[in-house]
Amino acid sequence: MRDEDKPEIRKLPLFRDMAEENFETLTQAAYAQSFPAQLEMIRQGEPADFLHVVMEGTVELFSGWRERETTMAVVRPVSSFILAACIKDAPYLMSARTIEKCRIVMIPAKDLRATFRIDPDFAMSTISELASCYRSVVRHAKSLKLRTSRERVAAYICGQSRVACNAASFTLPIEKRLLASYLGMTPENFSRAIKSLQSDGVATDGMRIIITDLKALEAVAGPDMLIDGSDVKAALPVADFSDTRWTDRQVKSS
Amino acid sequence: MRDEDKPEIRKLPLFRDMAEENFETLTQAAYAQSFPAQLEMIRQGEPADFLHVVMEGTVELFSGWRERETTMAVVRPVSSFILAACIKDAPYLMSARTIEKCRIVMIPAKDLRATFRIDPDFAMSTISELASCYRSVVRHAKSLKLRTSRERVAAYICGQSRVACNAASFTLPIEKRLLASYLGMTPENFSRAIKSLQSDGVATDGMRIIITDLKALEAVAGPDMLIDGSDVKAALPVADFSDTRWTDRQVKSS
DNA sequence: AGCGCGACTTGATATTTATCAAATGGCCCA
DNA sequence: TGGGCCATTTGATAAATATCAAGTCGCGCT
Repeated sequence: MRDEDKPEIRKLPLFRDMAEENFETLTQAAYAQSFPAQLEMIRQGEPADFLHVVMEGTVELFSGWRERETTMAVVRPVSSFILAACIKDAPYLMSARTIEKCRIVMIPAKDLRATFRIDPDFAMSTISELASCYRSVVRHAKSLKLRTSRERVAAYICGQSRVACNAASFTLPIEKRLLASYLGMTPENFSRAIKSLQSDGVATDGMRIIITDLKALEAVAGPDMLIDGSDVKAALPVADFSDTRWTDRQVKSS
Repeated sequence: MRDEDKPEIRKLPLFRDMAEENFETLTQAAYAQSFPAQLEMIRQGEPADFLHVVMEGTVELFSGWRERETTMAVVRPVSSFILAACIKDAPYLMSARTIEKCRIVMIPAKDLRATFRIDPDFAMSTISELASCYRSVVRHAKSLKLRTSRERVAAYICGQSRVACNAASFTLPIEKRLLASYLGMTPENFSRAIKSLQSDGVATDGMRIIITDLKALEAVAGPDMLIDGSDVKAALPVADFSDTRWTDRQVKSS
């Protein structure tokens, strides 16, 4: 792996606090690899051999069953993925494919497991990371079970706006079909859902979303810290910072 | 807390490997409490002060949004719950209520966090536990997104049968309305789903489920280790062991 | 610049799921 | 033992969502 990768990885919450010596050992064992777009680099069911870290590009985590498929998360630099499978030394529950050309650093799961046995600070970081991941999936499940697809779309737009410093307008960070799949609906249904939100303060221009009436949108979305909040890191990439922003916006937790 | 509680808690994977001294300290700080049925003992959004351990009775973890509510898990003795919130020192994402009279041991989150800082073995157990919890929720989300409600019911029945040593018949461990909610559907829909499975090898008698044609049922359920499998512990209680069992049954992983 | 692919949209329809309303039935308790 | 409560079932209907089939649009590539 490149020398300039190390400090980037070191900045991740997962690796931030560990002893320099152990970090060195881990990265010695790791190596970087480049993948073209649309390449399935991890197949669900296979043994988890490596913790992956996206340095460049975008990765989709997805799962299939029978002939169906669904997007579980989209990972952007710099983040790690499939930590839990590595820890349990168990088969991947999700597949991974590149959405665009990617550079990935791969850290052997075996070394990972050895390291948090000897480095208490790394163990602590791992605990914190896993707890965040867990809570993130719980939020996702809550959203799926408690909201209709239209409400999920509205809540997603609210959330992206909030994350982009309450921007009134932002560009979707990923293709709509991926977003639809992540939100648990078909592309057609997603398209119609957004259109139906025109009457509730959402305008669109291609990949650009413009919030024309935040109060109306929030009345549909019912933003809730216990669903839309996050512990440190999100499962989906964040919209472009941009555009207008509200200064009087209140963070409501319901 | 009672003296006889300690060895029970000690047997849990989470507490099995820690130093005796630290276990003593933790349990010193803990106390047991009895709750009547139908009592909401944890409200989502409140700060996570205690790790809970069910010693007796049954607990429902659920979440609400607006006027809707959904069952996230059902916890039976002896298991802990809401570990992640305690670790992150963050608000509970789920509420908890007793389904029947319960005895719960409550371990202060503060002591918990202090303990895995000083006990590497406990830290390791925590990592393993969290990874399992994470994967469990991922499976749940996969099931919700990839399967229809009818398929989820079929898969649940397959799973319970497998867990009960491939019993051809078993008693549902919880009320149907809870199960329906856990599986992400209404009680009416659940009732109809089961009835429609009569033509696919499932008969019922009240709370008793009888699998009359496993192959037919599996053709509907499409059991899959990456959805229906488990890492150590399940989110839902297990059916009564019982009744007939197949000896020739093959574990298929798809 | 033109072509062609694939994403996105739109419309029509089918399927799935929820809702509302009304039985049915079991079970606890007075 | 009778009554009432509540879970469950059943039926009728409505709403949500998926599917199928065209079309439109943008964008990269030659």
